[in-house]
Amino acid sequence: MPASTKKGDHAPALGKPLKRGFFARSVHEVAPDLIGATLLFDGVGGLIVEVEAYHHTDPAAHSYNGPTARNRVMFGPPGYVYVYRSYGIHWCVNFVCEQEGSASAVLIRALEPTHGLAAMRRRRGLAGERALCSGPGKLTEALGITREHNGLALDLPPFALHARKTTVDVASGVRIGITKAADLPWRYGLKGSKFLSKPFPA
DNA sequence: CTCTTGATCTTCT
DNA sequence: GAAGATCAAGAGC
Repeated sequence: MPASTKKGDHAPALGKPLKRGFFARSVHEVAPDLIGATLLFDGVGGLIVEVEAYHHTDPAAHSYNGPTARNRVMFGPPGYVYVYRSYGIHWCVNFVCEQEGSASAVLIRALEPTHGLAAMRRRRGLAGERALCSGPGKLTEALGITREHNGLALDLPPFALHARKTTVDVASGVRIGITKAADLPWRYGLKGSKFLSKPFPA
């Protein structure tokens, strides 16, 4: 650590970069493995603390009824970003998994902010950090991710992913905000984190 | 604390 | 024309 490190400049050291190949396996393996990894966009981001898995055989997935203009990135190769508009207001970001044609992806639902807190607060208009990234629409606003970034690679700028450096305790439960296949336990999160969009039931 | 509601717009039927 | 992988604010307790 340089002696010149300023107060407030306490972002944790990053693990090794994750390449696109990380995503070339079952979405149900990738999703829990992403918990504790660090997502950065233009250097702003944090620890992934909550995700959900979606697969084309899952009625809740956008890809369930086949390719469309909106979901075409999901049908492409793994390691790319699928961004969609939610409720006409928010953006939500997904990481494509498995292989071309699988149309599976992990929805990123919450981050623990670690990098670029000032930029996040500015974009979100908030002082506290608890609510900066504790939901899929909140974190895209905090990081500045929009439709323009649909289809970009996850291991090339402005995106960067870094492996977790410690083991983590992963909780799972039913997914949030869906009406189809609402009983499937494909939501994963960092157990006990205060940055979740919603706690996992005990 | 929980519950309800409005905002706002793209996508697909 | 309806539904939707959400959020924030307001009412009520």
